Amino acid sequence: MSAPLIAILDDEPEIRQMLARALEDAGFRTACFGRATEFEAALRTMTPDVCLVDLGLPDRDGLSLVHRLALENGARVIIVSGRAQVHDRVAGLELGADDYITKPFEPAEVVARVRARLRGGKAANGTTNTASFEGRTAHFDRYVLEAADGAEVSFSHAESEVLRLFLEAPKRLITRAHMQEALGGAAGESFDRAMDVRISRLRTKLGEDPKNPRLIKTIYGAGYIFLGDVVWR
Amino acid sequence: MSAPLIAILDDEPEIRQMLARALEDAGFRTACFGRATEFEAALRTMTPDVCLVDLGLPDRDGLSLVHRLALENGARVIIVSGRAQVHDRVAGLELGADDYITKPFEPAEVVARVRARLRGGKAANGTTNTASFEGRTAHFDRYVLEAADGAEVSFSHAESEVLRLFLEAPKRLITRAHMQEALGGAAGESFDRAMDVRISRLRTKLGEDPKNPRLIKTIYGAGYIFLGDVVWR
DNA sequence: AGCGCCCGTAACAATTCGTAAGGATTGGGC
DNA sequence: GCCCAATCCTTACGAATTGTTACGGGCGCT
Repeated sequence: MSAPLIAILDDEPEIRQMLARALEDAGFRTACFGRATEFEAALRTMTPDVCLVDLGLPDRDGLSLVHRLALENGARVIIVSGRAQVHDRVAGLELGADDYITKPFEPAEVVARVRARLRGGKAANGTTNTASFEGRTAHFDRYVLEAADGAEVSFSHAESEVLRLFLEAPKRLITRAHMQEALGGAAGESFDRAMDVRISRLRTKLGEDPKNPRLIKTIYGAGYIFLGDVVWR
Repeated sequence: MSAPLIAILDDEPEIRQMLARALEDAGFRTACFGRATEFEAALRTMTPDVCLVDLGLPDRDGLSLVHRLALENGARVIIVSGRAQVHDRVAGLELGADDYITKPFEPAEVVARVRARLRGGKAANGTTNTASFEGRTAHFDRYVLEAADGAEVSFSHAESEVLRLFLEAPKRLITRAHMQEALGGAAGESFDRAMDVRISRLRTKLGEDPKNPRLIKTIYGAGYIFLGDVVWR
């Protein structure tokens, strides 16, 4: 499991550099962008864990980008903006941002807030290895999936990896690139078919209707998304 | 499903009252405490979804309380403090707080930040991802369009991008250039035909009459405009 | 009316995804 | 070492989604 990836989107190079420096010193990987279009293009092959976005972008309205990010991509979004009015902050947060930092800022605080968002995202505590969703319960320690009626189906290690990836980020888009990275596969050429097979097998074990899957939805050209409320215990 | 419960812990009665008032106006339930001991006693019989805690408490060190809350209880913790130094904020966040608000604050921003924490929380569902218009309802999480009579039609990712663009800016002109930019296409020459096709397919799924579209109207030489009242939920 | 230009959409092509079938790899038991 | 079972990858082909082309019709202007 590699270090969390933090995306930085700001049109001022000095700010990008300052943020990247601080975050990398804290042990994160970073990816910097100066324009919204570059950033959106990169999102096709990359899934950052947290996005730091400036609202004053030259080529796109920052707020609508935030809305799209929070809604569709589902990454944690922190707005870093010069607009310091209360109504600016409220608007940004209501649109789906997870935090709002006003310029000027201290790099140390940004790092702390990024950490706080990462905490909230995943199944925080170290020893939670049981997750319930839609009447089912997955026991990752025993590799067993318990159905609503109590019937138990065992799943393999490869299936467990995929399922855990989904359950740790429910209702968020997971790109194929992110999957490959998380599941340790070097970007092989025909490796992407293997991914499909894993998803397919997992779907049948979850009892999905192949024609109309309700839990694991595929987004053509982008990746997958797991719907359904998840509770870790 | 009842309203989320917000616990307020502050030794100043005016602040407690201001926060409780704002949060209740926003539809939350609140529970107020002036001392840490009272609060800890109440935690035996109640599980708040978000805790707002002041650091300057008379009878206990606020930071250690925050640490315990974040670790054991698993609740979301927002520190509301008069200590505004960067190192105070960093320390609070590192100890497990999910947010840090400095006094003086605006009640509206507190409410927005509470909402953001509920969003990011355990199984809490995400932001607004459902929009209703003219008897229809679009569920962007499930990629399903629900007609007035309850019939469901699924729409694809490309269609969802276009539809969302319209629903986010109803009754306003959307130029083709803006669309291309928002949908990530480099301005190819024949790319604009692809856009037409997307619109066309979306129109048929919306049940539009091709001769006389009522929802997605095309402005000759300029772009498109979405008529119809939209409500996001 | 006549002439460009813009738009709608049917038909086709390219890309991406789902999954059944077979083979490679691993690990355990004898 | 040998066999068997389980797991997982690879291959192959069909299905779904999306971009592209081609052509017809509508709009505005003279």
